Amino acid sequence: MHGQALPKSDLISRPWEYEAVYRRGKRVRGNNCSLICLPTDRENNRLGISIHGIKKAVKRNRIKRIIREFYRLNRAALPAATDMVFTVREGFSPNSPEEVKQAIFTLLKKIGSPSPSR
RNA sequence: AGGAGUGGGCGCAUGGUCGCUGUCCGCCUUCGGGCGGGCAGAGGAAAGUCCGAACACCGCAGGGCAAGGUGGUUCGUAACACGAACUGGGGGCAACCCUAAGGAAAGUGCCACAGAAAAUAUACCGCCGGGCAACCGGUAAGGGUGAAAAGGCGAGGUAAGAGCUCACCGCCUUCAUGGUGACAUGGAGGGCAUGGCAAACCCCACCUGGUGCAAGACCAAAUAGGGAAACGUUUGAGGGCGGCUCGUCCGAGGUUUCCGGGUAGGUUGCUAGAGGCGCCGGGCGACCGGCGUCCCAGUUAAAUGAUCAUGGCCCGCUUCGGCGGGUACAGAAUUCGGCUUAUAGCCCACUCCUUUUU
RNA sequence: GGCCCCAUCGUCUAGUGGCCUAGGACACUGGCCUCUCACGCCGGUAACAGGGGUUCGAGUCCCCUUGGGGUCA
Repeated sequence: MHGQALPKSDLISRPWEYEAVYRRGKRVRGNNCSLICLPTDRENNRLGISIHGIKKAVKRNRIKRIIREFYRLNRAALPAATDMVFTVREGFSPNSPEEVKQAIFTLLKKIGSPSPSR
């Protein structure tokens, strides 16, 4: 264990789980992307990615992989015990995990202190 | 040297660190899985879904109709709308390229405007003959219209003209030869009859049952409902008619157990195949046969990634030490055979044209 | 992933291969009317998704591409 592994069980993969996050989560909007967080009972945090409006499969997969890579490297810095869904719209095209890191950290500043308000 | 044509091929490489998916081996296990190691992990188009098949389920005695598709010939192929070779037509100086290319004397329909007339024919300006003229007769050479005008061109002929006659070309009929065939070549005859459009209806020949891996098969929560049995119930729960009592009709809820269908979810179908590579043989070729050898993704809110270094290739700057930038199109989803479309930068082979030199 | 459908002015739509230089309504805009606005009247701008082919001639027929939309759990 190196603390940087990302197995598939830590990804949100069921439609109703996405529905729950969309319905009851807290949403922060950014430039062509937004972050929705929902506190849960489990110990670690989980990630979901939703991409809309990007038609070429190569670009879509690349955005997904870069976001996942960012999440793998910076997981400890993110609030624990939450399901977070990263939503991407047309026009958002990062080239490296650093850009995603900046974008997400500005969103987290918008949320404020990672308050575990239930 | 420059320009052009055809066919084929490549489409970044290597290593370190951190990750993802599958599989094999070993160990641990609370039997859910976890850890360590080995191996494998996007394409020439994976794309568009335009055709053809395999496979699966449903339907089906046989035949016909309808609907749709294909359309030179002969081969190739599991099959095709694909490919090869050849034929006809068109384009190009040429290499070579393009070609839905059967039938218009089976029928129906359309051919705007213009024009006399758009297909049974007919005669506007004309030409010629007759006639004082009105007009009558003969013509279709010429003009004009149009995308297209009833063979073309030349000569003879004539009142003027006309396949009326003749030569050449085209067309039709027929014969011979060559070819598996499309067709080609040649001879004889006819004397012009047969305008175009079938990616208009149609006729002819051939082909096609429908749905598609979200096909189909198996396991199977929760909730609702179905069936069966037992207990319970005729001392009648509940409901309908009726304003209500009475009445009358329908009638077994309820509890327990079992069964079958089946949703979420899971497993399977799921990758060894009309397979790749090499050699030999057959064929002009597409392709086929034989032998040897190899195992080469299998995901499911979607794995194949991030970063660092070194080196290729291209472009720009250069103080010739280097520096900076770029490295296309694009991501498997049941599997194959084609077609079409996108594609930076290259490589190889053959061929043609122009110019120069020998 | 499979299977289908559609595309005409800014918007909603007509349009038997030739009367199409593509019609109508709303919108926009110029003028008239009015003290001004509205209404009304007279005009104007503005479109066949792109590329090939068939045809004398294509918005219409055929093929390819592009962009939308539907459906199957």
